[in-house]
Order: sequence, then C-alpha cells, then structure tokens
Amino acid sequence: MRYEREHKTQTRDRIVRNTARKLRAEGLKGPGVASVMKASGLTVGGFYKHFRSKHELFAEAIAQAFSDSEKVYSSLQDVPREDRWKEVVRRYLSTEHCDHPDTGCPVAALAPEIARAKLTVRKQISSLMKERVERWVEFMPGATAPERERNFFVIFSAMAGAVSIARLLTEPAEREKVLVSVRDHLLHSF
Amino acid sequence: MRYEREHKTQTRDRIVRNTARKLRAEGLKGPGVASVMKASGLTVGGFYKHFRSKHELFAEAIAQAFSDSEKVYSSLQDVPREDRWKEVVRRYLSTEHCDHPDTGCPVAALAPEIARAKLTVRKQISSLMKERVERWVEFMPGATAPERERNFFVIFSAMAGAVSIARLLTEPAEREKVLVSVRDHLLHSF
DNA sequence: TGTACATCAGTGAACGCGCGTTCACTGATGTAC
DNA sequence: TGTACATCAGTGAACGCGCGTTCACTGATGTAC
Repeated sequence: MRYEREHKTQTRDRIVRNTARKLRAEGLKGPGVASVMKASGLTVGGFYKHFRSKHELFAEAIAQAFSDSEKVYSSLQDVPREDRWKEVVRRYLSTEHCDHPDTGCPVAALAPEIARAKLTVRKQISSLMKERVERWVEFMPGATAPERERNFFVIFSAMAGAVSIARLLTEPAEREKVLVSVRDHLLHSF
Repeated sequence: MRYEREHKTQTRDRIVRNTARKLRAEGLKGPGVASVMKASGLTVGGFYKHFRSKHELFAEAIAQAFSDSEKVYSSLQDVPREDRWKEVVRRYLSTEHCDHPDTGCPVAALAPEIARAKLTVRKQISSLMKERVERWVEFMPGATAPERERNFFVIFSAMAGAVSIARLLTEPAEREKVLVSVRDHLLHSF
C-alpha cells in the first residue's frame, strides 16, 4: 500500500497527540512504545520509521500537552477581557477538569515527574512555562505588569495544587470541597 | 551471625525510611528493590525476609513520608499558636524545601503519581490527608472551623502547587519568583 | 565444660517477564521501459 | 497499453537488558545434651 503525500506526517502527528493524552493519564513512565502505537491503530515495529527514540516522542508529546492546554485561550474570545482570568479559574477548578487529567493541564498531571526528567526536557518545559506566563499575564488581575505576574503565579499555583490534591482524594465530596474552597478564594480575593 | 532482639525491626524500619526518601527523590516508579536495599547497606536477596512484596514496602514508605513531614508540627512549640501557620508557609515555600524533595512534603513530590496508584494505596493516602487536615486546621487563620478548613485547602493548595511549579523551572531566579510571590500573597491575605 | 545441632538475617545466582530497539519482510501503488 | 521494478509505511518476530521474585546456601550464635 502506498499513501497520499500527507499520510506519514498525519500518522506521526496522531501518535504525538495520543501520547500527549496517555502521558497525562498514566504518567511519564506509564505508556510504552507498544501501547502508544496501539492507541494510534499501529504496531510496535513501525515506531522507528517516525521517531529516533521513545524519548524523542515523549519530549514532543509533553510540548504537545502544553499547547493542547493553551486552547482554552482561543475559546475565550467572547468573554470580556477583564473577566477572562475568572473564567479560566472556573474551568481549571471544575470537576470536569479534575476528572479528566488526560485532556487537562500537564502541570497538574505531571509537574513532579517533569521536575525529575533530564535537563534537556526540563529546559524545554521551562521555556514553555515562560511562554505560558507571557501569554496569560495580560489577562491577570492587578494594576501593574509585575503585580499581574505575581498574581499569575499565585493563581496558577493554587489551581494546580488544588487539582493535584483533589485528584488524590478518593471521596468525590472531599475532592469537591478542595476545588470549591480554592475557586471561591481566588474569585474573591483579587 | 546472630543478632540482638531488636535488630530485624530496626533493619526493616531503616529500609522503610530510606525508601520514603528515595520515592520522593526519584518518584513512585524510580527506585527498584535492589536500589532500596543497597541504600540500607544490604543486598537484594534479603528483601523478602522483611516484606511480602515491593508494593507492601512502597505503601508503608509513602505513609512514612507523610508522618516524616508532620515533624514540622512538633518543632513549632516555641512559636505562638496564632503565628504557626505563617511559619509553616515560610518553611514550605523556602528554597531549602524546594531544593530537597526527598525530605520534603510528599504531596508536592508525588501527588499526581499517587493519584494514579491502585485504589488501596489511594484510600490509605486519602485518610492520611484527612488526618493532616484535622491536625492542622486548628492553627489556620479564620474565625470559624469551616472557614479555617477552607483556608487550609487554599493555603495548602497554593503551597504545594508553587513548590511543584518551582521545581520544574531550571533557572533559580524563576523558581524563587514563584516561591516569593505565593509566600507574600499568603502571608498578607489572611 | 565440650560438642552437635538449630536458628535465622543476610547473600548472590537464577528465572521469567516486560519493554526498547532492531531487522527481514510485506504488499499496494507509482514509475520506467 | 502492458510488464517489471522501486518505493516505503507498516508488520511481527527476535534480541538484550533491567527488574521483581525465588531459592539454595552461609555463618555466627544460642541451646540441648
């Protein structure tokens, strides 16, 4: 079977996207090569036609997870500029997000594992984080730019922490209590 | 060689403590049986004289990590009751804590991985978390008990999130900015 | 008091399994003649 | 127009290594006689 021009690129992209989800669901040491290929309807052997190594794929997949989670950004066009951060807080601290790590924020799902990764991966993520800060800071509450940056760190830390903690609790009522407490606090203190 | 009465218990305890540190440093899938035995000056073979399986040890070690991190509690006797939570915030968000995951808070070091663990482990951690809440709530800021509980969730989420995020950044100045921003915010908004 | 035996924490080699990687092969389609 | 060959994404078996677990063995000391 011979394929159309774009076929290989599309397959590669599909593998990266599926891996981005699997990593958030199963952790950095969760999915294996066979598993990510199967998730894309392929078999192990073909893997090295697309990637030099498992690490190459994983690095791309983490980056993909970061840009996935930037999609919220574009879906916020209708919301007034000054209310956008509140909408982000509501969505980030929703039961929906808490229950679906695989399509959610990679920081809440993977931060400690990324912190232990090789320096090259960490550097890459560090700069993705920097980009994220720059993109979001303008929507944050606060009178001056440095103040908005500090508030970004506070809001983002509180949200990521809350979701990480909620996810390790087993009782839905407890999980909800954490999410709601932090959500209410953030929405009322800026 | 035959050993004194307490020898075996002490050895077992030493393995658990070393594993508690290794898990926070290397993650739940980091250290192997050989590695934790070596860290205690022993060889692989003896492992199953102390534990039924690697999972049994790991479950105990996570619990150990939780009770390790409760030691802060007892070192706070000199601090006036109403200032204790501030001292906890300062220590939790210190460079010292950020740079030493292995002796630090297991939530900041392992939360997402624990969230993915087997239900039995998660249930155990869930109840350890509940105990932690109960122990700390009385020192939290707030007029009423429910308010103090909500504030505990906010403060703890923000601290754990900040340290997790700081740890994945590569530049010390950036790490510090996150820690300081969150610390100042928490100390000034309750 | 002396000797043979039991005890048991710890050793180190071996086994089996999962996983990353390699490799010879497949087979449908485009191209050369 | 028809036929032989090249291409190349994908297949599936095999290899090697690490790791959890098992097991026969060690050797120092306590105990029985």
